[in-house]
Amino acid sequence: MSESKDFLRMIVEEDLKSGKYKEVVTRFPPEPNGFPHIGHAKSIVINFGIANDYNGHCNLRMDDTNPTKEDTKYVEALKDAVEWLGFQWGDDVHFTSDYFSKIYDYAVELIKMDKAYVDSASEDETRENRGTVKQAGKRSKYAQRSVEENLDLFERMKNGEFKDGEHVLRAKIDMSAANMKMRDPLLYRIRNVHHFRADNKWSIYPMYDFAHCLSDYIEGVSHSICTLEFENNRDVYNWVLDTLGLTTSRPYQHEFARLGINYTVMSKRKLLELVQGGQVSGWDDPRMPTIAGYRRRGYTPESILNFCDQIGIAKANSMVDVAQLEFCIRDDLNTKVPRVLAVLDPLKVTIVNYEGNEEIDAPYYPHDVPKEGDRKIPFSKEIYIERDDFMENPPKGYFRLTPDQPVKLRHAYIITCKEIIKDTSGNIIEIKAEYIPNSLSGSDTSGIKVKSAIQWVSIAEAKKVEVRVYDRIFKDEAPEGIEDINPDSLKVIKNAFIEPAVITQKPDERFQFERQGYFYFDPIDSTDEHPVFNKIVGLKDSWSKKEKPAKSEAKPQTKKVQVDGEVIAMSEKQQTLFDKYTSIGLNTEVSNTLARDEQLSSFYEETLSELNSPIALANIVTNEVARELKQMQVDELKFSAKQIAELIKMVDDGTISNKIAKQVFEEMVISGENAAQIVENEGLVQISDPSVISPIIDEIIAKNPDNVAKFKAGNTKLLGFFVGQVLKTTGGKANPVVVNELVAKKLGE
RNA sequence: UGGGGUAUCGCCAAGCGGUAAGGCACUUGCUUUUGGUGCAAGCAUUCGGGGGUUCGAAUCCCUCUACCCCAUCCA
Repeated sequence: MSESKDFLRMIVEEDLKSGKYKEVVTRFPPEPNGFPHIGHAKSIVINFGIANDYNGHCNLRMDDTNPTKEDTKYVEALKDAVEWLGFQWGDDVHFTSDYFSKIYDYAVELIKMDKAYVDSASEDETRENRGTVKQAGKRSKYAQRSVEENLDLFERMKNGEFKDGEHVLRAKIDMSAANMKMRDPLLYRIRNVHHFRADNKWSIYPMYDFAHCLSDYIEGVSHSICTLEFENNRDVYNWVLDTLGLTTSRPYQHEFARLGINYTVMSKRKLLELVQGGQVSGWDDPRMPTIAGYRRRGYTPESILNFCDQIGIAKANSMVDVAQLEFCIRDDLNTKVPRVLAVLDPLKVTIVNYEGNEEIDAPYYPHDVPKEGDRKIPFSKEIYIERDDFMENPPKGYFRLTPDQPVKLRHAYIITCKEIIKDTSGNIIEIKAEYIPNSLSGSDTSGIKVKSAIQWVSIAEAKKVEVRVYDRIFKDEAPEGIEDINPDSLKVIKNAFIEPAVITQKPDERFQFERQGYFYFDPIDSTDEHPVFNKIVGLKDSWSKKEKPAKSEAKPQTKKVQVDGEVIAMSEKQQTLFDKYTSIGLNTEVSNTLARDEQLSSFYEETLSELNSPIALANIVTNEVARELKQMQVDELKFSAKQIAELIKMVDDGTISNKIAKQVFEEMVISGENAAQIVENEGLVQISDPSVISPIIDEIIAKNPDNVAKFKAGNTKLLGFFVGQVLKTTGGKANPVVVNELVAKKLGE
């Protein structure tokens, strides 16, 4: 449990606390028209996670309102994903199609209320009439149809009497709404097609905006959580529910930012393109960001869950670094998985002074992983090592085998290079080496210090395996489409070698091939004769980083200069006000704010007639009153100009501090009580007497020796900390000016 | 006649008027027979810019800027 809660959980907690809902009910509502990706995982974790955290429940609902795109195979993929991630959806999977009858009835109700009509305009006409973002739309002429006619037409639509596109059902809202979604949104369209669950029962299908809110309502959902792009749809969501009077314990929609990860794409359309274009082997290709893909790649559910936890939930569009995901899988596998030796790019080494063979005991887990298990590794005269692990002319800092540098064979002996065999074109094809007999791991008495240990396999006993090494599927950090595809995202190694225990003992499905990375026994293409391993992720590699440092990203130190845009000029009337305000001593900023806002200026004038304190009044009006006026009209305010004047008077005569004035104001906003009354009720009179404040300061100083030391060491910011503490213990009543002085004095001693 | 959102370190992200959390990445040491792991330390005098209010502002007010979403009979 992290100490800070995300904004959704804060909303849920408030709603539970206020008694808005007895139980929190969420839902994960995908459309079954594609395989779920890691973005869905985020949504799953949010919805099921919140339900779990607050003892509620979460439904799995297939939003199957568009029969032309949906299919059972996707339903199965979705169920698999949720299950694999470890969540339970209760008795049944829900389907929006289960509610088609109820949704139909609600539509009939809307028609009866004259809040919906059958529109028979063509698709083009409808689009044209919708207007643009800057221009109001025009309502269709069919909107005038009588309730009876609408009822009749709608029923006949349902009965399949019309062809696709002949009519639609529309909500009657507002064709000139600023929110385009509210311009008489479509509720139903005709689709004379087969639905994968409802068969041919329906000729009309509800649109998202109509079906979703009602499905949520029918299921008793309390918090309908979706992604940011539905923000505009929220108005329709609320309109439908409110208009139908479905207001008791109804759901509310909340939006969060969808997940983006760099070097991949997350839209179903683009993913489908990759599948259909043959760029990948399928939805479960290990390079795909689908759940099926990660699963096939070898990712664990725990790692995905952990990733979702780490990235948090917020409303800012963001792009998470894939390194964060890679960290999660490494972190998970590190403590779980056996280590074995495998050679991907073999270089033959003949140990000239070794004869016969032996079996070496080796633990599966390193000293820092508290797991038991070991195996025997065959050792003999002829072995393979990784081609990278030998260099004839090594760079500085190279720790592995060279003509002059011995190396340890992991779990086995130290060897030294005696001779390099090359083919006619100069490629190294074999190393002749000698081993140090008394250097066996665990009983090494050779006294030779090596800089590293490398993996190896004995040629005679090693199993040949296929290894598939994956790189990011796109070369661009924010890929647009197939043109950004990384042509080298898949490397198939047919002739990799692995120690035999992996195949015969099968100690796990996932392994760490020492020094190389984590690998997964591919569950689909592997057979006993032909094992296939997928590389899940490499180990962190600080050597190759050092060797070829990523091009130094010279920090663009340029402080971004921002040009200010033009400010709209004031009208004559505003200008007159502005001049007046500056002349009575207000600064230009305050004068400007006041002059440009009619509500504010008239409110200000009113306070001014009550009290001659132009600056203080202007300040509270432009700052605090303005905030309230953002949310309501003047006549909705609970407090009057006169009350504000009274409040400021108390500040002016020193009864209360500015800080307290704000507190009193908050109270006034809610209760509408007079300032004097609030001050009296809560005993908010300011304390300015140093003899009262002093001991409090002493106490706080005594309690925070660390911060005192830091302050004395030069961290003057801490003055604010001490002042804050004093104000806190006095309930805000201490005169901050006095406190500041005293604290500074005492700390200066 | 436009509307709705969002901006805090290279990438995520807490923070809700009183000391700028945490994770990833990065950089140093130390440990290590995986150049892994672990441990320790270092990484934002400043919160998109500019003003204002306040003893005190990432937090309140004004203003500007940038980015995202909306004109599917998709969801």
